[in-house]
Parts: sequence; C-alpha cells; structure tokens
Amino acid sequence: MRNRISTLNMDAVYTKPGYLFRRMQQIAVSIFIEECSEYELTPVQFAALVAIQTHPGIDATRLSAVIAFDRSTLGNVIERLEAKQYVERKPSFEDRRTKLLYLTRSGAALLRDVMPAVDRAQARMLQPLKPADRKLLMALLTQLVDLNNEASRVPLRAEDALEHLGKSN
Amino acid sequence: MRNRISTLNMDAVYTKPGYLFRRMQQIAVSIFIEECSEYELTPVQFAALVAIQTHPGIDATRLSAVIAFDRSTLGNVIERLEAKQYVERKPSFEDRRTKLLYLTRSGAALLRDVMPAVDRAQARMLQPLKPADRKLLMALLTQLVDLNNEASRVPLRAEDALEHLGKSN
DNA sequence: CACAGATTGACAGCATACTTACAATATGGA
DNA sequence: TCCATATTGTAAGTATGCTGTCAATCTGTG
Repeated sequence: MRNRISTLNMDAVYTKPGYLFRRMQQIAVSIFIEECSEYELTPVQFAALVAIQTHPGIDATRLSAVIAFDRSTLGNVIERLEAKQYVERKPSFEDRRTKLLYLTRSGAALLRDVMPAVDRAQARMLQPLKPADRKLLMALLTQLVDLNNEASRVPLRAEDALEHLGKSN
Repeated sequence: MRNRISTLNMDAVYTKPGYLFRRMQQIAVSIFIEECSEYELTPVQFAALVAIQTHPGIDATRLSAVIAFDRSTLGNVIERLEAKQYVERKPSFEDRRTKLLYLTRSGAALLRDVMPAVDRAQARMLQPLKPADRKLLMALLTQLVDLNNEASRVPLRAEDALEHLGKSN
C-alpha cells in the first residue's frame, strides 16, 4: 500500500520531461567521458575544439553563440584548453578588446585522434533503441531544440556568428 | 564556399545526440527557473522536495538513489533547502551515521503552491511539438533513460531505496 | 570630433554534477 | 568479542551553467 502511494507521488517527477532530459544528459556525459577517458576531454571541450577548428580566429563571444554555450563559462573552458596547449589565444589588431582563438597543431591532432571515441560514445547513447526509434528520437529532438532555441539562455546563433566572422577572414 | 565547409564541420556537433541532450537540458532548466521564478526553486530542489514528501524520514544516501542524484551534490542541495526552512534534518537513533529528512510545514506548503508553475514549465518544454509527437518523444525518452540506467554514474534505484526504508517506517 | 551606448573579456558568486578521500559508525564473520 | 569491511555524511577539488558587475574598448549619431 505504502509503496503504491509513494510510487504515484514520485511520478510527479519521473514522468515529466524535465526529469527525463536531466537524466539523459547525465547519462550522455557519463558515456562520453568514459569513451574519451584516455584523452581527458569533456563534451563541452570537444564542441569548443570543433568550433574553433571550423572557425579559426573566432573570438570567445562568437564561439559561445556557435555552440550555444554561456560566455562566462566559456572563459574557463578556453583557459583549460589553453593550459593543455590545444588552443592559442592571440590579441586582435582590429579590435583590441577581443582575443582570437586558434587550434594548435597538437589540438588538431587530438581532434583527429579522439574522433573514433566520440563516435563510439554517440552511438552508445542511442544503442538501446531500435534503429528506427533512434532516427525518430533524433528527428523529434532536433525539431524540439530548434523550435525552443529562443527559450534557452544562450540561443544558438550559428549564422550570425559566421556573418560577422566573414569580414576579418 | 567557406560557409558550406564550416556548416558541414559543425554538424560533427549539431547532429549528435550528446549535443542535443545538452541543449535540451539547458532549455528545460531555463524554462523551469523562469516559470518558478517567484519561488526561487530549481528543478533539482523540486525533485528533492517531492522525494522527501513521498518518503518522509529518508536519509541522504537513499534520497540520492530515489532521484538518481549524486550523493555529494545532494548534501549542498539539502543544505540550501534547510537554510530556506523547507526541510529538517534529524539524527537517527537506529544508525547514528545517518540524518533523517523531513519536509517542514512551510516546505509542504511551498510544494503545493509551486505545483501549477511546475506543470506550466513541463508543458512549455514540449509545447512546440504536435501532441502526438510529444507522446512519442516522451515514450522514446522514458524507454532510453530506463535502458541506459546503468550507464549513469548514479543509477536510479527507486525500489531498493523503498525496501530499506520499509524497516524503519 | 565628442560622447552616449554597446560590446568584450574578466571576475565574483551561486547551483548543479562528478571524483576522491576521510572520519565516524555499523555489520558480519572468525 | 574482535576486526576487516562497508556505509554514511562531509569536504576538497574540478567542470559545467548561469547571474551579475566592471573596466577597456569600439561604434554610431550628433
């Protein structure tokens, strides 16, 4: 009896989207860290490295828009990547407020080497589902994230960032 | 041309489940905080309160299993809930290592009052999808989180926790 | 040109989320 | 009973993720 009531009450948490999103994020990070353990790379650090490789000479503010990542936090992330010598920060001559970001040779090498582990991690996250359901979930999630973009504190602004970058590149 | 290449490369991040889970979690938290702003309650604090109400006299370790929440972090969460006087910690006589958790009168009142805001938040997260797609996404996510339970650093152990609790209640 | 307003990176502070380590306490087997 | 082992809460350390604030710098308008 007790259990029946208890279970019912906890459903106020278990069956809600917010709870499931949090759990899934925890699981995803856990799997990512595990697969990439020999490189000591976090999901966020990986995303930052890919974005810097894709947009060499990008500044921190635009980088934050490109990966929908908070600007304050990003400072620390870049610091860590710099400490590991995967990234270089060079002062800009055009705008002395900004520092431009570049992948080092060692950062590019790491990115190349870590790719298989990242792919394994991404595959493992969806593994338990049937292939058709994986596609379905990804389609729905992509749609939902896109439609909810503005609800996020740091909306994705990939195109804007590219536009501005165009000038100095 | 540059843009085409750039966009292609960033797809190594944008189209991956890990990235989408992170973004969706950010969006979900953002919406939750916004809807519950007048109560200054976070998603995790809410889950903890519901679990304590459901299992009065639970200890911190079992609470962490019931909401799949890291034990170390939970200490700080409880501290904050205690500071706001929503929760009481009483030493156990049976096991002097543990402290038993109870909702205060004010905590129970808050939980009752905040419920509509929480419901609004949960609804908003899925709002952009068609009703049928909302159900589909929830079904797939529930399944995936359940099947990936062991991959999480803090797997959900709802029943175990209940069992142990049964003795002292 | 001057100056109001915006932008940039840095910092401080709060809240998850995790790891390892530790002291106090409990438990089960010799 | 004694003692190896496990459990509990706590703390320190790292890493996101967010809010503010601030000084330096840039930009657009008058």
